[in-house]
Amino acid sequence: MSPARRSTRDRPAKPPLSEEAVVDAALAILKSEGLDAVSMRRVATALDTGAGSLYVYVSGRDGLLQAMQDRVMATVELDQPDPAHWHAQLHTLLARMHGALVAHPGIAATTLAIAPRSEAALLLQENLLGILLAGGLDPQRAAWATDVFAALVTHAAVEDDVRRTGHQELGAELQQAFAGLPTDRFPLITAYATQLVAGDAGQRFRFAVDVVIDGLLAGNGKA
Amino acid sequence: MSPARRSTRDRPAKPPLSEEAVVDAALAILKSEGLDAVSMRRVATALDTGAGSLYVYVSGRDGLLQAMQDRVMATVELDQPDPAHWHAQLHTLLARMHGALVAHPGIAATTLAIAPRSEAALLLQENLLGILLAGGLDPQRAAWATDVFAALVTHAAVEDDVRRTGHQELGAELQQAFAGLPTDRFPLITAYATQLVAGDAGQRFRFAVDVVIDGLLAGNGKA
DNA sequence: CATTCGTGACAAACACTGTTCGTTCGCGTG
DNA sequence: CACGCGAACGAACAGTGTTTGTCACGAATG
Repeated sequence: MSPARRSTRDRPAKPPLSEEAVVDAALAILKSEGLDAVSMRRVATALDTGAGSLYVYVSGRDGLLQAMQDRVMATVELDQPDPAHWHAQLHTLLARMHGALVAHPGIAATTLAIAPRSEAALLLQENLLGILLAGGLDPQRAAWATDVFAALVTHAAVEDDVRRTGHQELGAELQQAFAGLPTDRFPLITAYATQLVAGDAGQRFRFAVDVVIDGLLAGNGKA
Repeated sequence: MSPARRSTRDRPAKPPLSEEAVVDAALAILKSEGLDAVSMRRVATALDTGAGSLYVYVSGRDGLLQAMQDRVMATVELDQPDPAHWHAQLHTLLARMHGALVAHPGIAATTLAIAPRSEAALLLQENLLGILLAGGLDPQRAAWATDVFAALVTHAAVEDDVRRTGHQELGAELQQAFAGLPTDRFPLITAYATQLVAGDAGQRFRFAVDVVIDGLLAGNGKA
């Protein structure tokens, strides 16, 4: 017997591996150490096992990331679409999606690289489509609009991540950078530096959503 | 003298390294082999040198990607904002940005991970802001709108990449996937599968841009 | 109770990755 | 002609994802 080998009988009854346990461990590492720290070996170490063992429950790193993304999406609560409150419901749903992504920094970045065709993502799209149709939108426009909203949510979440884990440029420094540019080549950016960095993430996200809603309503019935 | 060592005098007058040469080689590899193939060693091999030599001209892989992104952004032509044609100018500029990104598959994915604070990106934002202001938009709304448009362009380009390098699901297969879902849990997605996958990348992108423009105009003067 | 069996964990190995750094060598300068 | 400076090199380090042969354990069998 190898000296370092521990018999299973010696171990304190380690719970068996499972996809759920792997994803849980990966999400814990993601939250505490960031996306780059989520490596097969790192997750395996957290589970007190070897990297190779994970491949039984997860098809490689991409599969793990997709499973994590799926898990996060599944936490978003859904409401039955109601034509009387579709406007508020839309804002609520998008805010929940946005919140779920920023609650797990780093996941948003993977949402783009991997086409979200998971169960949970589809349920989200179903609900989103239902709310838009409840709002009286033309089906074709509603269908395309789901993609636009997905883009806004993802983009906002990624920007949030960058701004938090990045250089801690909490607006003030960024405004300095904008205002400090050469005035002759960047007259507008320097002039409107205040407006460019105005608002927190929530305000900017709500603005984007409102603009798209207004645009959908304004153009309804058009081409 | 080591047997494998070739004197510089023997070599066919290799042109000296430079940031431009490094970025050129990296872009060539990106176009022919994809983003994952753009590694320091791979780029160095293309330049017939060692990976370490690149660090004189580029600050690591992230710096290289940023330089590549900058180079691509710099290819976008800019027009002097004209209030009489701001609508067309906006479409043209965004289409050019979109085109530049899809012309270099993989670059779009990095645009999100790295905050585009490069010279070329700022000039683009300056021009975009100018066109929006020429359209008579409120400065605060115009400033925030630049971010929304950036999100749309990036998202559309990424989706383009995924759809091309992905599973070659050219709409028909994707529609099959949508329509084949359980009708009881996905009544809307199955019912509107046609609308969800309708249109090519260009049509969908133009729809998104039009919606945002309509929304900006509809809401101008509001909060 | 003894033995076999198969499942699933394990660790090592492979082929990579980004990055650092000591050494060396060619070329322009004095 | 000799020098030195800066750029290029290649080895080394610490990682990465993934595959695979081996082996110990628990349960089922005789």
